[in-house]
Amino acid sequence: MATSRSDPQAPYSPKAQEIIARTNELLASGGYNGFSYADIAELVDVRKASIHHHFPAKADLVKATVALHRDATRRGLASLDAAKADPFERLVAYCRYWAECIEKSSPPICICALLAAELPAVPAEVASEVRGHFEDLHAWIASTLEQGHSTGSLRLTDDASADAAVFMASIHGAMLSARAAGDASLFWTIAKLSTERLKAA
Amino acid sequence: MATSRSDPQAPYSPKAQEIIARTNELLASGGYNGFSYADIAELVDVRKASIHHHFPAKADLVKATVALHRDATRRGLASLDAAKADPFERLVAYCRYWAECIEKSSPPICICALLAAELPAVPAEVASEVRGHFEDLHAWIASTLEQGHSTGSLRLTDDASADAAVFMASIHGAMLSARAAGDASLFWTIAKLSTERLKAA
DNA sequence: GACAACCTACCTACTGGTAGGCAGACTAAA
DNA sequence: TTTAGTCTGCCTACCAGTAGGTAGGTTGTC
Repeated sequence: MATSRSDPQAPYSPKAQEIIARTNELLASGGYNGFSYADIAELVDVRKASIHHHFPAKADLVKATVALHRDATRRGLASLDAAKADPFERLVAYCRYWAECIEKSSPPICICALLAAELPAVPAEVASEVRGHFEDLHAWIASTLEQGHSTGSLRLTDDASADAAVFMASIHGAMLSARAAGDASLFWTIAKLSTERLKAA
Repeated sequence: MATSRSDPQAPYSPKAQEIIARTNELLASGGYNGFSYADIAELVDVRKASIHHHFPAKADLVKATVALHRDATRRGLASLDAAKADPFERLVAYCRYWAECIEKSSPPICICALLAAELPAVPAEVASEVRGHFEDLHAWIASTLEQGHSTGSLRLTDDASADAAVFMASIHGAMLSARAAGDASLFWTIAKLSTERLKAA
């Protein structure tokens, strides 16, 4: 069994998955309007019309790509919850995961952060998926902070929701700074410090 | 004298300034590839070719727009330094300035934050201007933190540079979160908390 | 023979950009 | 004071290329 029943990639054929993988890369590079079907066609070595066969419209393709990214994130966070007992360590692991991604440039930035920046120019169906990712992530961080607060490993400055919003903003901003500086290590510098501030004194 | 000698907008004719103003709006909405000369032409009520008369290529126009934004920021920060003696108050004023901008949607986001997100897809001349803005801002925040630290109004967790990077990331991330949530007040929630954390205990 | 995957060929609309011209304001020389 | 030259701002008309998307046909596999 190559793909489990709960695998969200299951409904996609191998070629469709390849298309989505490339879309992820192109999306991370220049956002929604930064690539075309022709670009993808060249990368996956089929004609433009074949991309349309898998994903009728660009909005469909990007929505699917973002939805998969969102799902992967949810699953990743869940498995992180299962793997680490300490909420503080979960946050560190989350940051470390992104630090490695950025270091390897795969992906060099969260596509949802990028799409959030250009949200008014993005099709509604994509935008709602992006908003969903932000809500998912905020909810996870807030719940992690609450758990850490109750077990004593994390401290809260304000309520968990506000502290979670600050932490999430630091992470997304760190991605922008790292990209602007052309220095992947800057992400970790910022993320590490942001996380340490949440550690109980 | 309508424009002073040091006014960076001086070299631009009224129409060119109008074009830049509209470019700012369009840029803030959807990034570099989110608008066209035709869009601007309609907004400023001239033909496309006339935009090319003022700014031969799109990269020229966007570079000029970002350079002006960068200059305005530098001047704004300098006048803020002059107006407020307390470094902590300077940071608060900076956040409040952006909170008001976002609340009024003018601009709803820092165009440099947006362009940083899609940096690989942006022409080199624009990218270097964006990088410059990040450097300017980081330098100002770091210097403000240092001053606040020496006068005792601000505390440092790490060195001023790292703390400045965290603060800057929070601000940029807050812009993304506010846009994603469609809630301008979220920016202030995050920015306020980020600033308070820097206050000396 | 149904269906998925892919193709060629094509479409319309729009992209950034150019060529060349024209009206009006400014300047300089006759 | 006329007049020629020049500059700015804007125009129409056009270009090649690309955008997203469609119609209809071929191939290969269950």
